This record gives sequence, C-alpha cells and structure tokens, in this order.
Amino acid sequence: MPELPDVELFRRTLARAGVGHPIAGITAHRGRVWRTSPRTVRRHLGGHRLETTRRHGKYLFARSDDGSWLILHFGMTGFLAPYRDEDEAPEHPRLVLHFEDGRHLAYDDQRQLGRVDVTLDPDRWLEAHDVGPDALDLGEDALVAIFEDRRGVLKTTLMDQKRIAGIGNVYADEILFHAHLHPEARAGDLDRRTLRRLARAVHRTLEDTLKYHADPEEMPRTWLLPHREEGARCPRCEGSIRKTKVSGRSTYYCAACQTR
DNA sequence: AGTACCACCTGACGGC
DNA sequence: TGCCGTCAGGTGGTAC
Repeated sequence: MPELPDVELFRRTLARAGVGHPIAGITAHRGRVWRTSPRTVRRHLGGHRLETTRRHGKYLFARSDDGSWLILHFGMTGFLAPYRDEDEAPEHPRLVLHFEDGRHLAYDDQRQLGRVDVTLDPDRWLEAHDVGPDALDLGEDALVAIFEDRRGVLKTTLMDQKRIAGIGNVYADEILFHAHLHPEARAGDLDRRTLRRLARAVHRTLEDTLKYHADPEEMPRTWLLPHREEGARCPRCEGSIRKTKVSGRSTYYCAACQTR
C-alpha cells in the first residue's frame, strides 16, 4: 500500500528519527528485499550518520556522510518504525539501524516485496531503473502531455511508474473518483479540458492525502477511500460503488458519476 | 513497442 | 478443527 504520500511520511520519520545521529550498529535480516549485501550497507552506514533524505515516487533515499545513499522501497507491507525498547520492535524487521544514543530505526517488510539498495548517485539509479518523474514534480501541462500520449486505459497510465512515479492502486482509484472519470476510460477519447481536470486531481489528491497523514480515518467522508467496498453508497451521488479488475488489480469506482 | 498477465511473498479469511 | 483456494498489490519478467 505505500504510495507517494505514505513514502513521504516515511521520509519525514526517517528525517526526524534518523538524520544527524551516529549509527553504532546495523542488523540485517536475510530476505529477498536485499538488492545489495548487508556488508555493503554496513560499510557505508556503520559508524557514519545520515545527512539528508529524499523521496522520489515510492522510493526513499538517505545520504550517509560518506556520500553514498541508502535506498528503501516499501513494496506493499513495508514501513519504518523508530523505537527505543526491544519490546516495541516490529515483527518482521529486514534492516535495523542502532544509534549511539540507544534508539533504533527498523525497516520492516513482512511480505518482502520491498527492497534495500545502495547507490552513489540517486538520479542515475532512478534512470537505470526506469523510474519516471515524480508525480508532484510534474506540472499540469506535463501531466496532460503524458495522458495525451497514451492510448491504453487511464488507470494503467496513472500507475505506470515509468511515466509518473508515485501513484499506486489505491490513490489511482481516488484520483479517478475526484476527476469523475471511469477507470477504463481511454485518454485518447477525452478532450483537453477533461485531461486538465485529471491532472489537477492528481496533485490535489496526493497533496490532500498528505494533509490527512494518509489516514483514511482523517479523510473526508466525500472521499472514495472510506467507501472502498463493493455495493457501498457513493459519497457523492446516489450510485453504488462497483468493484472490477483493471489490468489485474481490484478497482473501485462509482458507475453513476464516473464516466468514460 | 505497447500492453496484459503471472510470479514473487505472507497472512487473513471464507467455504466445506 | 483444519485444510484449501482466493485475495491483497508493487514490481519484474515474459508472452502476446
């Protein structure tokens, strides 16, 4: 589930709990998240401190004072957990930073669909891994240009990390809901004004989600997220929420007020 | 080249 | 009670 807003919140956690504090030790738990060796992470972070953080799409970067960058991706079950006492440690840690002052910061990922890596150059790493521009860095015109260029279904384009980085299954549905657009609409069938509305919905949805701390409890009842259930009442009209699959992913939308 | 789909993971849940 | 199938969804690889 971690998408752009969730990862941005993890970045803030990392900045608050991890930056500036000397790292006394590192624990690495074997698993498929490792795209580099635990030894490499120890070499770059052990005895060092983190200087700054950066997020791009669903990726989180943290620079060590030796100049290298730690890369974290959260798959669908990943998260960061700062803690002090061992009994507060999360259940499936893959990487834990132990700070000199006795605090710890765990990267936990139960299902191991996330990843841990190290690079000397985040921009080149992103390029090498085909990650497109961050959704919040793209202006309205740039977003419209991306949509205009695509013939496939809208939702698939929104989630295509090569074109727009940061949007996943849940917020793609939310964005389409706010734009009053059917998830299987095709960009080619839509006029410029509609695409502009979609571009605005991308920004507004992601930014507002951040304001609500990506917590569905805090989101207005007029959002789709609190009603993401087959047969639920649409919070905007009297329609009912439908569930379908779009390119293999479960998709929720209102058949009455989201048009093609 | 662009698009669609499965495998990778693990745990929760429903049906029998 | 317990087993099995299905679902959850980000990404990478493959097939079309």
